Amino acid sequence: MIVETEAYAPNDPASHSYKGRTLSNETMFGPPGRLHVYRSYGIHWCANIVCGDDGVGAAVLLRALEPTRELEQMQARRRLENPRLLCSGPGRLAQALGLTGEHDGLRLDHSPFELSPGGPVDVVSGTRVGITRAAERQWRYALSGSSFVSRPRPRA
DNA sequence: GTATTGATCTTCT
DNA sequence: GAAGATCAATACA
Repeated sequence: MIVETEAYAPNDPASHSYKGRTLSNETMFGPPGRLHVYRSYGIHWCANIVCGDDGVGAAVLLRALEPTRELEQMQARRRLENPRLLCSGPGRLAQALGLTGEHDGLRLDHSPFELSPGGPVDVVSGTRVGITRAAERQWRYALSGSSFVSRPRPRA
């Protein structure tokens, strides 16, 4: 279950799409409904859902999941015992799901992916994490009270 | 509890 | 040559 995301828009200095298309952010420019995976700090993979139309360059970064099934698979991939840490962060999440650059550009409405709507939830917004530009935009969204978000209690 | 640091790749200056 | 949408172990208070 997705418990935390961040928005990245076109004309957003913090977005990878801000300074034009490159080889690795190409899929951010659409079409929407696909997965964008990029390498972070040389050693991690981070997963986005592309949500802008063709040529726009907008996406939602998946920051944290609450693992509800396949726990053993995730642990096997991550070699980490604490289930709290399994998916609480973009790099962890991608590793737990086995996402790599190979999955960049794949459609989320086709196997092996499956997205389902959840019930109504309480969402709080806060400042985005780990960026230096446009950091004041409150574009981070998390489930209120969830203990699986990557940082405790985003400021509402 | 907060602070520091190594791992290591792509793009930008 | 440096910074970046990071993680986790280690060091210190």
